[in-house]
Amino acid sequence: MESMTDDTPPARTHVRGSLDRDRVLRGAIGFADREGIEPLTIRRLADHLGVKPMTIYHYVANKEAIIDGMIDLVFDEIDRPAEDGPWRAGIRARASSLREVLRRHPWATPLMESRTSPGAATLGHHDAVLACWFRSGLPLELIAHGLAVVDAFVYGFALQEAALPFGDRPGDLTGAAEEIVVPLPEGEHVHLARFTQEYVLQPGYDFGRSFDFGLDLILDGIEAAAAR
Amino acid sequence: MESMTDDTPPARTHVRGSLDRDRVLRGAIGFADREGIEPLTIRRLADHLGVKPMTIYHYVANKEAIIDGMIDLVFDEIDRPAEDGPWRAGIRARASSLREVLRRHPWATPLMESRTSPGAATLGHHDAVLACWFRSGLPLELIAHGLAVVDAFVYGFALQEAALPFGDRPGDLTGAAEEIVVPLPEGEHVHLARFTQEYVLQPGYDFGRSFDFGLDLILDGIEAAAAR
DNA sequence: CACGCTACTCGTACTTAGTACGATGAGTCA
DNA sequence: TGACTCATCGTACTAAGTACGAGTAGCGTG
Repeated sequence: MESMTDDTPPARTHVRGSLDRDRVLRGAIGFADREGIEPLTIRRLADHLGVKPMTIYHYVANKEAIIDGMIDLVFDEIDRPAEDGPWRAGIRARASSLREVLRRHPWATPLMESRTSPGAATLGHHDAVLACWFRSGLPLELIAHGLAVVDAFVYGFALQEAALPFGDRPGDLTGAAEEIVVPLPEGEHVHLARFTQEYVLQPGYDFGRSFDFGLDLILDGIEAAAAR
Repeated sequence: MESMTDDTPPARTHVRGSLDRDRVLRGAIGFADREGIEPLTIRRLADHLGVKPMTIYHYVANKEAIIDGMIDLVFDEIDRPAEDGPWRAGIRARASSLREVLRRHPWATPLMESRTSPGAATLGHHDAVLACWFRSGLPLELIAHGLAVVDAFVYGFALQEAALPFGDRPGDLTGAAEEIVVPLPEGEHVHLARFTQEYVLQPGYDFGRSFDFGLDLILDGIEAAAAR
């Protein structure tokens, strides 16, 4: 029932036109989202795309170019600040969007700012963010600080969120946290144990709540510094 | 003058006792500091240590264990908050120390919080930090937020610092920044170009100045939240 | 309709990396 | 001195990135 046209070559997949650069990059992102970026190899990506490894090289120069392209697509997912409206709302919304995007693509966080040769979406994004900061009318030095501090906070928060032992849903980490804390030597790490027991393992715990707290704290601080 | 004892085997290095687990890990850290963590391979590390690849496996189970050990040594470099004195000073000093350590070991930043099976220094460090937070007497929820926000900021800042195109010394990035900004399409990325010209490329520019600004801003915010 | 061109696709193979397995040989202690 | 131990390493297997060039499908042209 399946060995009719199957004579000489193993299995003429060869579905011409099933691939292009965009499908390669989105396939790679989808793979990395599910498996992580270390397991992302050309060979596995090829399987994932239903194609042989070398076919991929028709669309990208090498693996580095794939990573570059993936990061540029991730930047494209981030909502840019509106071109009008109050600056604080724009910066805030963009920061929240960045955090959500990094939650969807945890592998991306350490790479976002470390790529040389940024893509068009990356540059466009940064330009739009800077435009919003400029609209604030804050002194240039304060803008630079605000930019650095907000981005540092969001990236660092994403880094920590990516390290949480559960996938996404809060409340499910009871097992994971216990696995780490329980085998600790008796009497050592008292504070670690206490914090885990009294806070992390409480019902309704959600690490993510600290995000809004921190973001508003920082924006408040910048406005306060401007008023001074 | 050098082929006296050099007869049958190529070059009996074989200096027994020249190696132990600590030397492997410190050698790996030194290598990663200079070359980055991607170029760190067992073979290159072996060369760096004057030994053959498989010798390393006498001291560590595999490459993952090397990374684990490296990260634990990095945690050990961070000054822990003193066991007495005001909590804010303790948290502040530890945050600054963490940033300095991450500047020495830029490759470590994305790995610090993402290792399963943390080592003794890692656990001890976190315990000491928590002890300092507990001493503040702040409500538990505020402690959790403060912990998350300060660490997010420091890690995120380190991530950005690691991405700066120059090694360490500020002021030297004129060339690098221009290489990125100059080839931009004319008229696009206006704000990016403006920010680079009017701020980044100014003499005396130092990205690191935003660190103290942000850290104090966050600590101020936490104290303000506590007073409320 | 046949032919040849072009754009994809892939087979093969080379290099580098992690590491399993077992041999070798240097000290050491009886 | 001889046997034992254990640090060191040779060899080799698997996996990954990718260079090189061959095969082929489908299209446009005569």
